[in-house]
Amino acid sequence: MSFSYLAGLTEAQKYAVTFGEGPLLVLAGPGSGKTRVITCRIAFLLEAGIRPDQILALTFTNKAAQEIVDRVVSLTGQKGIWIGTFHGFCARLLRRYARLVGLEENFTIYDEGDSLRVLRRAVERAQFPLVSHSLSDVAAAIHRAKNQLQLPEFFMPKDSAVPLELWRQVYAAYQEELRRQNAVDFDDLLLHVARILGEHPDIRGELDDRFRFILVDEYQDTNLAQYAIARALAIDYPNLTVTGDPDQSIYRWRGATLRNILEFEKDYPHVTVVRLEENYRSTGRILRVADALIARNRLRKPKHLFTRNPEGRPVRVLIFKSEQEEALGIAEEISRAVSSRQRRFRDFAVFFRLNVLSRPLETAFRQSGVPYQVVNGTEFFRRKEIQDLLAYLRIVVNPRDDEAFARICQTPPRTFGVRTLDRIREFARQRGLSLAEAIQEEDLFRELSPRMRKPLCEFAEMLRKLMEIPYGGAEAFVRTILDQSGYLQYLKAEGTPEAQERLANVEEFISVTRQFDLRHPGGGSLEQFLEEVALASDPDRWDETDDCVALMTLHAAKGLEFPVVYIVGLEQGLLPYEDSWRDMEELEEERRLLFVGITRAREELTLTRAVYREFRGQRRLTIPSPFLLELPRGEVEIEDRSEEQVGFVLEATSPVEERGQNFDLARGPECFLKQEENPRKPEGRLYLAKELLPHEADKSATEVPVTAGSLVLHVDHGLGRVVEVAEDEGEWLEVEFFALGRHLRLSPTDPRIRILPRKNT
DNA sequence: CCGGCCGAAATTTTT
DNA sequence: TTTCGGCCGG
Ligand SMILES: Nc1ncnc2c1ncn2[C@@H]1O[C@H](COP(=O)(O)OP(=O)(O)OP(=O)(O)O)[C@@H](O)[C@H]1O
Repeated sequence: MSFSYLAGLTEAQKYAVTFGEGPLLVLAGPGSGKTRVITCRIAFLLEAGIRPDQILALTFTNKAAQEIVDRVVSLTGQKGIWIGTFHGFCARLLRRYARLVGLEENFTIYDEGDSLRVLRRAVERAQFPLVSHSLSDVAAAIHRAKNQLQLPEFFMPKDSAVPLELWRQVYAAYQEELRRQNAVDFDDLLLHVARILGEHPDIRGELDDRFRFILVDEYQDTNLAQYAIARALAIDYPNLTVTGDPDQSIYRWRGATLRNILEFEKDYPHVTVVRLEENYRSTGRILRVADALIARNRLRKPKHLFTRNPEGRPVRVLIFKSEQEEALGIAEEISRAVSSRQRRFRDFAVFFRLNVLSRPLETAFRQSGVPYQVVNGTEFFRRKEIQDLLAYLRIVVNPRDDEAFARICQTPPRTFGVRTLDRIREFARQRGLSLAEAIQEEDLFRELSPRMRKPLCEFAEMLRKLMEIPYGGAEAFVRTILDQSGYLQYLKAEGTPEAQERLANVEEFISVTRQFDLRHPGGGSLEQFLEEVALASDPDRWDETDDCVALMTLHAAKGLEFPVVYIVGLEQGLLPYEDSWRDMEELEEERRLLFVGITRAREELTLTRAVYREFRGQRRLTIPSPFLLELPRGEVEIEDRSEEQVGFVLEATSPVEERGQNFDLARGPECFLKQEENPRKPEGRLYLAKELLPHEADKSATEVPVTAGSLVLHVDHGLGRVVEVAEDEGEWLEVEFFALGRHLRLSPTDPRIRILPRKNT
């Protein structure tokens, strides 16, 4: 009982940490200590006498949750708070209240693959035509609906050639199929819980009473369903603390909405808003680069952020010839820094927009003897052999899991295949049975060719045996399964190099089960194991105490920090991704993504790009990311290591400069985009969130007038300048593309171009 | 009714 | 360059 950690906090942080009862909104920039506030606040509440099980903390990844727990334990010695991701928390609740939504406690959590297979059958059954919409369109529509808490009856997909009634039928059929299989998809975890809380006031009241203090980190990336859940639990005891940074919202595509911040203020009119303005993480230079970049976003309110950290070294932009050289260049720098004992491997992180970009890095790191970890915990579990293995476990826990049944039927290969499986499905559907039940039925064999009888009976027998395996820890169980199912034998018999790799993965899977057993000394159930696997987040399996370089996507980097950061692939089409720049909101999310990456760096930051990059086996010339042009020239050091005379080199010695006319060379890239005057907010600590968020009106202020001299960015040809505009302004533009060396006549509404705002307009 | 071969497409980020 | 789906021979 010391409260000693309070001494290490700023006044603003201390205010938030020691805030008593009532709603609290902490809106602050990167590295300002939001997570620290959450952690210390939990410790504070515990020391103030709140029981651990009355505290609920919701984080973005399991890893983040674990870190907070460890820290809280080291500060207070107390355990037993409720902490996890929204999905994890909801799964836990749903186990308890499963019956209320037609499920049983042992329900399975389906991943996207399983969900899509279920949906495919729902689409067939509802006779939904997959003409104007693909299966994944339907999946996306349902996903959106669920995140908006829309049930099938209220499903309102945006206008489509398909009648509304049909949409509702597919959605309903999909839900019915999931329920039949005693399964949920990811979104159902939230939807079902939100529904239970909404429809059962007694349960809501009981849980509200139970969770006296609720804290949500990374609040800017919550969706409507998540907010509804947090809100429902904080009505009688409105002690809800949320922390977030609108500039770090990078999951809009998954339903996250900043509206939640505004809703929060509406639902809790007496909310206290705390701003943290001091960054403790990055050097002055890194922070200024980050700030200049994010200032380009229009749908944003400016935020004041300063640091007392040293200026540090300049941010670098490195240009390489190819992705191989990019990767090797980074590997060499890391090697050098480590061998000269300036750094350790674990001081470094490399971020990329797309997972595939890790490939060349991995190759180069292996070649250079640089140890690394790819931080993608979920990918491992998506491998076929792992999914197969998991299917064996799943069917034992939930025999109604038809997706697992279907997988098991197919690997190892048995003497019956998909066709027979379809027949069994049909039979099962007619009688309302699960597949596992169906193959026990004598009647089934009358509908199948007699040849199928023997293999099916053998299969049924194997299943029965699996079900009877006594459970004594996950590892022992999986070993038995591997043996009895014949899976291990099947892989060994293959003998191909791929099979070897699969065997290695199976080995690794066993070690995952071993770690699970160790983590749960009392004996974690199989159900629990499957849930952990299903809800794993990418950084979970990353061990930061291991001395190696961390490789991860920009998304996975959220919330982390490293002394030295590299961000690769700053190219049009990668970052910003594809055609996201056509839509301002999407482009701004891409910019925020880069902003998140930049602000992970404590001391050194390097952005890189390659002049050529291999794409689908083709070597292609790349276009630099327009974001590079948005970095303040005075703060960055550009170094061209490509030795290439071709390509779009907008930095340093560019064809743009040679042609000069319209460019203000002194101001460098600054002249490309208009710098918005960001009015500073009056000093003080307490603000309304409204002031920190964009006004609706800002969104319409995006029309850019086009005249001769306007700059145009083309998706294929890069930068150009308008030389002539049609009499009737809407008709055409004559654009001179610098890298192309000639004029093109384009429509001003051509989706491939974007008109850049001019200076002083 | 099954597995293998060949041609065309490749649409991110993740709980 | 890889992966998936469709078609055909056993
Ligand atoms: N008052 C403080 N004194 C010293 N260091 C601090 C203080 N507050 C925060 N820090 C340090 O600053 C870094 C960033 O803190 P934290 O991760 O909590 O910030 P954050 O606002 O959650 O960041 P982000 O939003 O970028 O993820 C951490 O290394 C933390 O230890």
